[in-house]
Amino acid sequence: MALAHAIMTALIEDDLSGYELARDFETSLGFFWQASHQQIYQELRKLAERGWLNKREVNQRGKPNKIVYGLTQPGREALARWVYSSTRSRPAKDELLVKLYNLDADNAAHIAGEVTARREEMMRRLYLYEKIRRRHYGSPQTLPTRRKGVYLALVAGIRQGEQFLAWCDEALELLGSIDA
Amino acid sequence: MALAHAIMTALIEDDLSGYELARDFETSLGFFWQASHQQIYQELRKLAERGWLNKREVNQRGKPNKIVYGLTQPGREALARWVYSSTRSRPAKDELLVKLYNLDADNAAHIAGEVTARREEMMRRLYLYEKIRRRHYGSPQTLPTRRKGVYLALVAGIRQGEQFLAWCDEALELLGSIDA
DNA sequence: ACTAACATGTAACCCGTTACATGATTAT
DNA sequence: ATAATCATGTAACGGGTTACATGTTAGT
Repeated sequence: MALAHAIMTALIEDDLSGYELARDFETSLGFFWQASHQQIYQELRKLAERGWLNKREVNQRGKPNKIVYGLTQPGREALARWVYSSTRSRPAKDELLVKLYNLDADNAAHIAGEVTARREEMMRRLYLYEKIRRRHYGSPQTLPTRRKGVYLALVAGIRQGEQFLAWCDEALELLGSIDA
Repeated sequence: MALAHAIMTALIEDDLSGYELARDFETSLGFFWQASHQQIYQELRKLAERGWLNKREVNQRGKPNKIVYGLTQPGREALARWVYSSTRSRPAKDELLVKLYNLDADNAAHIAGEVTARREEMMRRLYLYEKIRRRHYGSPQTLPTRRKGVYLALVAGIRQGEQFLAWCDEALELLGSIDA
C-alpha cells in the first residue's frame, strides 16, 4: 500500500499528471521511494476508482493533453490515517554487500571497481541534496511544519550519503591491499 | 536473481538445510539480504533443478530428517561469474521518510514515536554487530581474503547504524520543538 | 531526417509476502 | 497438556520490473 500513499503525498500541495509524478519520483520524494511510470499509471487508476483522487484532462498548446490528478477529501483523510499506522522497517537489500561475502584475490579488483562506481554515483547525489538544502532549507527552525519533515528526510539522505562515502574509502583501502 | 546468489553465498563454506538457511537469513548474511523460509524452499528447489545445488537427506536422532544442500561445481562457477556482473544500486525505500513529508502539528508526536522505536531497534542491531566484530573481526588486516569482505559488509552495517542513531537524535530534537 | 522531451498506457513475468498446512520432538 | 523448536512445504495475492506499444511537438 505504500506506493499509493507516496503518490498521494506527492499530491499534497500540487495537482500533477502521471508524467509529472513519474518525473518527480526520479528526484525529491523519489529519493526515498522510487516508482516507474508503469507503476504510477496503474496506481493512479486504482486511486481514482477508489475515490481518493479526482482527475481532469488539461489541454496544452504545443504539447499533448495531460490528465491531472488531485487529492479528494477522502484521499486526504486516508493519507492522514496512514501516517498514524505503524511501519516496520525492512532493512535495505544490497547485492554489493552480498558480493563482498564472495571476495577473493581474483575478484577484488572488480569489486573495488563497483565500489568506486557507487562512490561516484553517491557523490553526484550528495551534490544534488546539498544544492537543495542550501536553496530551500537554510534555516530549518523557521520552516513551516510540513517543510521541517521534508528537511529531516533530506538530512537523512545527506547523512547516509556522507557515511557511505566514508565507508567506500575504507573499503577501497582494504580492497587495494589484496594481492591479485 | 539475487536471492539465488545470496543462498549460494551462504553455502560457500558449509552445506545447509532450508531450515538452517532460513535461520541464517535472520542474521549474518540476512543483515544485507533477507528472505523468508517460503522463498528459500522454492529457490532451493529451482537451484537443485538447475544443477547448481545438490541435495541429500540427513537422518537425525531426536529431530525430523533434514534435506541438506551443497554447492556443485557448476554452482560455484555461476556464483563466481555473478560477482563479476554489474549491479545497479536501487536506493532503499523507506516509508518513514515518506511519512515525514506529511508532518504536521497533529502527527508530530506519533512520528517521533516511530523514530524512537526505530532508534531502539537499531541500537539492538548495533549491539549485535559490535559483538560479532569484537569476536571475529578484531584485526581485519590479518583475516583471510574472503573474511575481509565479510568484515567490510559488517562495517558498512555498523557505520550505517551509527549514522542512523545520530539522525534519529537530530530528528527527535526538531520534532520535539513542534507544538501540538 | 532525427532526437529528445512530452504523454499515456498494456502484458508478461518474476519476486516477495501472507496465509495455510502438516508433523515430530523436547522441555515445562 | 501445551508451547517451543525443528523441519518442509503449497497457494493466493500483490508489488515491481521489463518489454511492448503508440502518438505529438520542438529543436537541431
